[in-house]
Amino acid sequence: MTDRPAKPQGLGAGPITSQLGAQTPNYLEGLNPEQRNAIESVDGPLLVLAGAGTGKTRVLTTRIAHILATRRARAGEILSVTFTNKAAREMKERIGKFVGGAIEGMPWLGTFHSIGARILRRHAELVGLKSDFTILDTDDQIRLLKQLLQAENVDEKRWPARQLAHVIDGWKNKGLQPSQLSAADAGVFADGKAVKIYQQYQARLKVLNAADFGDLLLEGIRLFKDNPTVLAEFHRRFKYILVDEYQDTNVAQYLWLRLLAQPNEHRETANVCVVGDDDQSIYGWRGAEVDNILRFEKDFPGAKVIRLERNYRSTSKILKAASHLIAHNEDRLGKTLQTDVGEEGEPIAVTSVWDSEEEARNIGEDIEQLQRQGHKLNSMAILVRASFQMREFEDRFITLGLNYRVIGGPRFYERKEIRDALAYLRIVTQPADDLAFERIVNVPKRGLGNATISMLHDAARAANIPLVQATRELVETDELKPKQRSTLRGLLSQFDEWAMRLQTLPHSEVAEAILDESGYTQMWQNDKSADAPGRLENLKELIRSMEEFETLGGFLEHISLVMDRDSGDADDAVSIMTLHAAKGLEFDTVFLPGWEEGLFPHQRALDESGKAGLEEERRLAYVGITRARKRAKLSLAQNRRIHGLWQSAIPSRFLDELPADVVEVKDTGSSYGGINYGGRDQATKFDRRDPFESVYETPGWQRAQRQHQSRGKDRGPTIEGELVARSVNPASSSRYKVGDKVLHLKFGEGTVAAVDGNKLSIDFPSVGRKKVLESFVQKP
DNA sequence: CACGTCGCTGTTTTT
DNA sequence: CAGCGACGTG
Repeated sequence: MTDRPAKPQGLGAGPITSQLGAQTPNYLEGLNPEQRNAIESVDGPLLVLAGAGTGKTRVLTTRIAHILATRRARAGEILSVTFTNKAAREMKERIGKFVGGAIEGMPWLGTFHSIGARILRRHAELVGLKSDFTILDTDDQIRLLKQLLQAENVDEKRWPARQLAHVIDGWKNKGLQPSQLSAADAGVFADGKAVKIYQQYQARLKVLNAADFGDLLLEGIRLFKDNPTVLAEFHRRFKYILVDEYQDTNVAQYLWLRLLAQPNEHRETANVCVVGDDDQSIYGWRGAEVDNILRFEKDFPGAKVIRLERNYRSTSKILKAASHLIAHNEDRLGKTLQTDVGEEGEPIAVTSVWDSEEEARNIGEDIEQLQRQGHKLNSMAILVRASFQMREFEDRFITLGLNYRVIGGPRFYERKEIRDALAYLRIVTQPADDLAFERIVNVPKRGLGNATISMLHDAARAANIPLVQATRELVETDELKPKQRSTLRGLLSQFDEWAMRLQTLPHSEVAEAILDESGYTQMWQNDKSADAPGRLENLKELIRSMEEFETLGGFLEHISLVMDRDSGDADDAVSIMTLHAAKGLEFDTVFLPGWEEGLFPHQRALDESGKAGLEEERRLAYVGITRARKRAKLSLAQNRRIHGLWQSAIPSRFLDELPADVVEVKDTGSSYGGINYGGRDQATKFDRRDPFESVYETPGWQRAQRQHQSRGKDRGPTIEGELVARSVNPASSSRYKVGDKVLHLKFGEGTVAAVDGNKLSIDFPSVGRKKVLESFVQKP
């Protein structure tokens, strides 16, 4: 976020070329020796272990500036990957300051996914896609899987599509194609059909000319492996590679990176610099492997390791609390952060309140008091474990009239009306996008119900062609009822009409026309519910934001990959966000509510990942505390409403793990027995009870048990072989010829009168001559 | 075919 | 307390 108050940057804004003299260029001034070392060690593999607040981003950006200033490479020859769009944006901004915006930015600075997509688009045909492929989001992904599960007759109650999506994501995160999965990997889901469906899913994506998030990397890996010349092209291009937040990379990202970074004909050593902090690895649930960072020196022989341990952010009390807490983790490289702030600061406040409502009230009061003392709302943040906690704060702040900003909350592009509108745009630009078609074919209502849609589906599946194409064929026949047939025909001609206009007219204008002419706008105008006006407003906003993009494709790419909106940071407002979203940010005052067992550490993390899960939760806590420059205020509610009913909670074990001498306990009076901060003999306290004793009753455990039991039972066949787009059958000869007797489900028995590709004209005794699709008849 | 109602279930974190 | 799917009615 851009609301971080300016850090002392000490970076001259002057042109870099003028700094190329004999002395130290001034962008290197004010750096400590380790930082400087990290920046100037340009050649060969380098691992920078950067603790919280040690100037990691500064090192990365200065390093890039240094490479540019010394003319080792041009902007387009540096590959620089980050984990989030936020981080990418910030780096771009900061580099812009060095070079004064003289160059047109860094074309290869971005998230793994956006760069992955970029590479893939250049060579899409080599992995069975077209360069304008659609990027599917989770929602599309689940809908597609749902269809495949239905086709396989899998009980959806027992094996929900979202769970399968999770399993497949897991495979993709590990860099595994369906063909690489062995029998042992398969047995878990749906009696062993998971791998088979994964395989079908991939094939289906190719037909739809679509890729999901995982594919952006996975298909990239395949591309590089199967096409050495393509890989060589990128070897030639990328002279330097930098990776931010290396501790968060998963196996697929690691493989992708290693292919690009490996020594090659242009380079004897890998010029790769990775920056990370094992204590801030918080994406294990998404497949991140801390191992990647621990293993770096083995992967890249001769790697240099530099540790940044001087913290420029927090007071010594905050740092002490955080360090003490994280020391309870066993699996870590271990670092000793030293404060450079030179200020003891305020103690960590821990407040126990009666319920979450009181918690919101309290924090609201604290904020108002700080505000009265002259602190900016921009300098404060509330960091929650789970997003449902946000609502209570929002409610409270609305009644108080306190300005707030939710970061990463319910996202603009995930709203129904926005997704519908996007589906219209997708189907016009990309006719193979079945998911978009399904989404809008009967929105607004056009009288196309289940019966019609499933007929379209049947035809599409039988011929293995996209829905729109199947529809085109079907409307030429008599399969459909006249009303539906003419509706569909009208819709198709609208698609064509819109596509035509896109050739010549500005896309935002066409988009507006599409929404009007499809009746979509009208639909919401007729809607009398309270949120309809808001939705119309959002649609306008969507059209407005399109104007910033040169092409519709560019716009669609932006929204599928950069799902965050730039929240207006102009106003002074308190930020509310999850702990995950807070990584990389810093604030003077940080409120950390909800430190209760079950919520933080989250029960599910414990259930599903045991000790590793607990340690990851602890790292989250560490991330949370280290966001604070001056004040960290933790709180816990003794009662919290979890889906409707009140439950009493016990204080988080993490509170016990804070050092007593920097903690100040405040109790609002309604405590039951208080919290015990020993802070001494941590080892015994930590081991005093088995943290997982209750594990056997939890749903997560039981689920795991079930999965174990089903493992190894009968599994579906594993289909080997690579996925290739099946060519869309061009004029394949019919199985029928004139004079054949056939059976049609609706019209009964008849005689083939004419054959036209896969369309048949058939004489039925009952209804006369009808045109039907071949896939709708069978031999009697 | 559209719409309403009922009952069930599942609830973390995100590119 | 959601949000979704299943079901029955206009």
